[in-house]
Amino acid sequence: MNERILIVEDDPAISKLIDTNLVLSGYQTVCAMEGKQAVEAIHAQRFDLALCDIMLPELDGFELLPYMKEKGIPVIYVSAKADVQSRVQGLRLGAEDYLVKPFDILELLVRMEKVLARADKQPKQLTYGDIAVDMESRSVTKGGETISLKNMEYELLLTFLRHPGMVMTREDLLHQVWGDEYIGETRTVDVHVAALRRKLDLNKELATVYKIGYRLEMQP
Amino acid sequence: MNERILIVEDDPAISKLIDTNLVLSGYQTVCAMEGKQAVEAIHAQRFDLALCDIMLPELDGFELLPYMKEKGIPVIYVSAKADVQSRVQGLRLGAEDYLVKPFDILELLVRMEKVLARADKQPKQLTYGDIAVDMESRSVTKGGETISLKNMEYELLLTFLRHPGMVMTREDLLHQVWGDEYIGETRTVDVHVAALRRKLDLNKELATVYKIGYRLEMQP
DNA sequence: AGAAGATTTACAACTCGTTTACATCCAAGC
DNA sequence: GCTTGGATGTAAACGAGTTGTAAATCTTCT
Repeated sequence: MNERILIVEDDPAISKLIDTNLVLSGYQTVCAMEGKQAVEAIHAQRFDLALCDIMLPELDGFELLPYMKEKGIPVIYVSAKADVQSRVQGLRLGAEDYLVKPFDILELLVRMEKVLARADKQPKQLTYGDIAVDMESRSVTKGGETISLKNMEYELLLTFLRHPGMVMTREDLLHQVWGDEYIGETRTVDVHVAALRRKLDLNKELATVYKIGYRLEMQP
Repeated sequence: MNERILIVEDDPAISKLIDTNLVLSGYQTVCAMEGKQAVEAIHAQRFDLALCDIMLPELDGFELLPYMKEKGIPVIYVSAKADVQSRVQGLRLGAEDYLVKPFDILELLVRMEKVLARADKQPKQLTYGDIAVDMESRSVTKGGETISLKNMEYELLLTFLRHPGMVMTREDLLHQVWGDEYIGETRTVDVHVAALRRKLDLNKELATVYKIGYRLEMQP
């Protein structure tokens, strides 16, 4: 939901036009005026799709494609270059689609939807240092190694990961992980925290807050 | 791989033009002059891709799409209807691409290549270790030996194979294999899982996820 | 009706969350 | 600094609930 789109376009009028329409359609957008700026942007932030003009100052649209591929960002070219050669070249290089200006904004939106739907197979992941949690496969890895977590341990880890740097009381954790109506010893939490520390080597990061509860430190 | 292309086009001149060029490019082609003929063709033979005109006598191009979907054949529309509404409708309905006549044959070929490359990622031959499932013949082999699976076992295996590494709850499996409206014991799943493990020797790979369901481990 | 397949049942075997018990640690007061 | 009482760490036991599996029962097809 709320996909992030990078718009690479040197004509301010067109850039603005696309930007406005995408924002209206519920996308998050970032605009780059030229190639170098686009490369910086994709290194700083995550994007789900890039709309690229071909003719840009400095780095042109075709030269930009390898950077996008490296980051796994699908590209749709939006260009005034209507000649077949450019279109064929763009698609051959690995662009997902190629629209010719002037294009209709509705068609752009539909083609974007299709590309995003295809790319959407990427799994939802949470990470903390060298620990990665894949919520689809419900698996946890540390430094590449799969770590087998029991149900409660997994849920507890997820809760900490969702609130890094925040102190969680035992009651907080019981409510979040076990459900609001759970009645039982708060010491149960301790046992599972211990298991997480042991299995994921989080003795420092998963800190005890004396008399209060636990906190997963913000990663450095 | 000599892909089979269905050309649905009522103008003989255009049909011939596309046909000639595709044959020159090494594709196998079949031409249909109108919708009904196309439906007959896809029931009689396998196709990897269909190129469809929109305006056809009797069954039009849009009406044709559901039949194609049923058979899993990707569609590229090739039409004189240049209006945005048609293009958006075609893509929304599920066409893979939409080209406007007059189009360049080279661009058509490139866009076909891309669609075929994408379609090729969902192969009709699934494998897992030394287990191979041929979906055409509905047969399963392990280390070359044919294994006889009952219907439910086969469907269940397919579901696991399509989502390797992902935890499938009993409810997920019931919905995917038995259909959304099925009502019955979730323990039924267990029995069929047991059969798969026994017949295909998947005791380790087809893992129980306690309290959740089952997961076919990613192969290393 | 018979056969094959699918589902349910029944119970044994097992798993994992909780509790317990005790060791260790911490912070405040002397 | 030392003491002390409560807080936390952790291994082990327990048992409710989950899963494996064979056998019984129900369905479907011929």
